[in-house]
Amino acid sequence: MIASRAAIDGLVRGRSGPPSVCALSDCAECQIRSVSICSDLENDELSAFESLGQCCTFPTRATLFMEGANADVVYNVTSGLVRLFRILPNGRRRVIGFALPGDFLGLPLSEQYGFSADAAELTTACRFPRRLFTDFLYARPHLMRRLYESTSRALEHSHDQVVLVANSGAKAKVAAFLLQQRLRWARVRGMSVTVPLPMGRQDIGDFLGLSISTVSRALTSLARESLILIVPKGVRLLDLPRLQLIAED
Amino acid sequence: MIASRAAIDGLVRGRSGPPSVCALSDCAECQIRSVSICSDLENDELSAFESLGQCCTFPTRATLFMEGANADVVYNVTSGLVRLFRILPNGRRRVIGFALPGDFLGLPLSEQYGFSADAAELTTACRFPRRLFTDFLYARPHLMRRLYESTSRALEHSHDQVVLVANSGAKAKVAAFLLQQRLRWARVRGMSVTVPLPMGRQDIGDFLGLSISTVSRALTSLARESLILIVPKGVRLLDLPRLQLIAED
DNA sequence: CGTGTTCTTGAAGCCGTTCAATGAAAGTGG
DNA sequence: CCACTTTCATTGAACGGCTTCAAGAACACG
Repeated sequence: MIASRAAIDGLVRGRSGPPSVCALSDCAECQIRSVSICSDLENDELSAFESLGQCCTFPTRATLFMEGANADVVYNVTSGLVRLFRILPNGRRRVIGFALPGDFLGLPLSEQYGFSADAAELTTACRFPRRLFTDFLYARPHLMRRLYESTSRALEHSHDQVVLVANSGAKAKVAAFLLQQRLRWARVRGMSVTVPLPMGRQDIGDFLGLSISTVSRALTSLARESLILIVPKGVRLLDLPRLQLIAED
Repeated sequence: MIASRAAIDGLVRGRSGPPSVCALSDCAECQIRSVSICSDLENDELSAFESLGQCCTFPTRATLFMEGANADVVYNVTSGLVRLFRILPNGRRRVIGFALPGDFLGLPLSEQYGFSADAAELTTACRFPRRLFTDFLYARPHLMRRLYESTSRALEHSHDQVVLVANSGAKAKVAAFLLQQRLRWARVRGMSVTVPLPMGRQDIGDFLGLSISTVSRALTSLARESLILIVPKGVRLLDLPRLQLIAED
């Protein structure tokens, strides 16, 4: 089975768009990035690339790969949500990030995965043997450069995450998280004030370095001030400017 | 004026070493990395590279570049310590990382610097016009790959930083910081239990997301338990295993 | 409809911050 | 070289925010 049409559509997203669109398509936290790289692909290259992939579906809580395991496949998420996390020596879990449809997963060249990944809900992804994938890239300098630029941008976003998580209050963290999610989902479902939150509160807490109760309290607090409206599996952002202010505090 | 001998020595560090040594030479936090890339350079390439550089010295608190400014030069730190930071909308300062001798600075391809950099003490660095530098790299696929791998590794380290800063206690953060600094300085001054801390307490606090007083308290607490010994401009690590345990908590 | 899971909300306690004062060290000018 | 100034580090006490523990409410699933 080769890569689904959906996967390929995801890959070539931005092909006709300006570079700035490609920049937006990088994942905020990790080695995840939608490979806008593919916008540089020639048609014959694209079909060669296409033939490398294979589709998979993962039910909720199914693991895509485990931290420390041999990194022999990379994934392109096509639907659902993937949770990226590490288990600390003290047993706690830290969520590194979330992979949305269009995001790439497992690119790092290290031979082992640096974190674990599992499905937060029913998820489909396109799987590539890592070896073939990286060889394909390394053989094409223009793609290498794109990959480097993409990684570099992911690194900048990781800095943002450090800044956010380090020393701001719970409300600021949650507000920033919501605004961040809004931008990320915009690429998938278009820009909207309704932000999907398929992950649980615990996941958000582990991502922001907050306890589940603090996340819940921050959300209800924002809701009480009519800045957001909590809906099933998501929130509606009612006052973006004020949310931005709170997030920057 | 061309690149000093010291700068070139810094660049070729690891040339004779195994790949694992190169891996160690990546900066933990940022787009900083000692360009172990150069170990792949042929001699003629190396001299061509050498001629691109120019030496500079910066007194304490002198700024190398400001966040948002046009990123038209990259630096290779040859001595001293460079502080990398961002000023948040609320006026606070967040230290993104520290650049040690051998670290590279400003590689990102974005046209503007993503953070500011200034000298934490008397610092010398080797300056390259960014355009020439990146063109030089982009023209050499094997260097591109090294650069990508290096950036990818920096990203993983950034994840570590997120994990550290997010939800561990003050003592754990400080202990982890000390152990981290020890490894980084090992490349410069050799492995030792005496760790230089040329930066101020405030810098450490802004880096770890702690107040200056908490940093001070954590250090004195560790000292009281005979895990470290505080010396001028540094600490001596007396009990590495137990420090490791504390850092992991 | 019942059971298990997730989310919310409350109260107590802890840890880090803030504010403030003291002490130490480094830089400056006579 | 010393006295003065300035900066930095340490320490104390009070406050506040987040966590923990725990119970109840909402929700999803069979």
